[in-house]
Amino acid sequence: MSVEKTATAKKPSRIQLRNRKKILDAALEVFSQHGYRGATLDQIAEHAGLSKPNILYYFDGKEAIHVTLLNKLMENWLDPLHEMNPNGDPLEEICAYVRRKMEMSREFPRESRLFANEILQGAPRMAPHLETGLKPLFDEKTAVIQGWMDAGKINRVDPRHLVFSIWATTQHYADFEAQVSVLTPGEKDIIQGAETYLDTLFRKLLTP
Amino acid sequence: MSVEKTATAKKPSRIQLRNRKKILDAALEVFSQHGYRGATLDQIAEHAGLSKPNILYYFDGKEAIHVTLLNKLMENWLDPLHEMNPNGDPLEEICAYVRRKMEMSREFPRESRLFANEILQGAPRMAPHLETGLKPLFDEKTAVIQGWMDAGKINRVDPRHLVFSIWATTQHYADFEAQVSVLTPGEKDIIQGAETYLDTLFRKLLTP
DNA sequence: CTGCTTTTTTACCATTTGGTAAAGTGACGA
DNA sequence: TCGTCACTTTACCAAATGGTAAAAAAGCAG
Repeated sequence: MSVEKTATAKKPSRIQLRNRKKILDAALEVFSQHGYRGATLDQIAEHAGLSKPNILYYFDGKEAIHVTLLNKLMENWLDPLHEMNPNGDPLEEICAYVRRKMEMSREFPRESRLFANEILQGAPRMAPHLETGLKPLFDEKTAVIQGWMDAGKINRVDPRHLVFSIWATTQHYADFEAQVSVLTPGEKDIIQGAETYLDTLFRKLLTP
Repeated sequence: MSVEKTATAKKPSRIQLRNRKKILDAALEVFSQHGYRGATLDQIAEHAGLSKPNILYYFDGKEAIHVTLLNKLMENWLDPLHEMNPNGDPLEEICAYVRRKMEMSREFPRESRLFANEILQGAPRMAPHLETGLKPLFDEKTAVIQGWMDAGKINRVDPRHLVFSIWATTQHYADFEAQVSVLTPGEKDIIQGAETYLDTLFRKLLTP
């Protein structure tokens, strides 16, 4: 039995905390680059600087590592949307949300790619999370946006497609980084330009 | 030696054409769903209705199949951008491009996911194609768009980010279909709504 | 130091997977 | 009808991979 299960009873030691963190960071690196099936425990072990059996001492298996990563990811992933304030100024709230999502792309590209990989393959290990975590928040926030439109605060468009387009445009710079870097060689901070562009894009869309 | 190499000398038979097509179609299905490393020859063989050794009779190996798919994909993928006419009406040309890309997402979602998978993993088998195929076309068309802006025909934004946002928003509906379908359950033709939304989005951006 | 627990290593194993050799089957022209 | 070439199957193999058992080493409380 791995440490994981006993950890519910006893509090994890310093060594456990350190090694579990090393493993998860290594796993994030490898999973985000090769996808679930493309990643191997040996790769993760090497990145973590631990032996393969040692990794299996801390986690119950490959899938358990992956699931743990996805669970931790979900929280951070939903945060920016959560912060959208129904009582704030509609246009500024939406533009601020775009900015926060853009920052996630810059700061956490590996997390973005891990998520993209999972969704691309049909979300086999994440479907429950989408239903119970993402869906309610999505419904809530699209309703808020719809309310803003009904009140005439912003231009009327389908709020769902608005959110989709925000996700698509912001995550693109992390998920398709390989393509972006080929097409904009030598560009120091392409993200900065993207932020400016996207601000213009959504501002013009939502201003009547 | 596989049929592939001798095929340069002799013209392929009817059986060869039929089986190679069956294999490529099966491979597209499997690769687009599991990524390169996640796909197995056995899966491809089963989908194709052929035995594994028989598949290796037609292709030199797993990688050869993948490369063949990517090569064929590149042509179709660049077509819609190619069709953008420098002498047409700027706004209509761009909106028509968006519509064509959207149609690709609806008609060829597997191809879109195959491409997305490859880029997500750093384009290991496609970097040359990006440089020699995509990059020149991208430079050419962004220059055309820049020209339109300089002539005052459309609003001034960074043409590169404009193109990125068109790609991101249109391919999102194919690549993230698993997520989209969870968030818009029972929606018959979400693509139709997306087309309307995106038309508004880019029209408002580019109209001064 | 000592005994006990936690952590790490060594040596394996069963399955999967990409790939091959060679025998067998079928089609088709001379 | 026969021989040749194109195609298909059967029976394999070596490497990679997820995982395990058990011994060895390292911490640590008393």
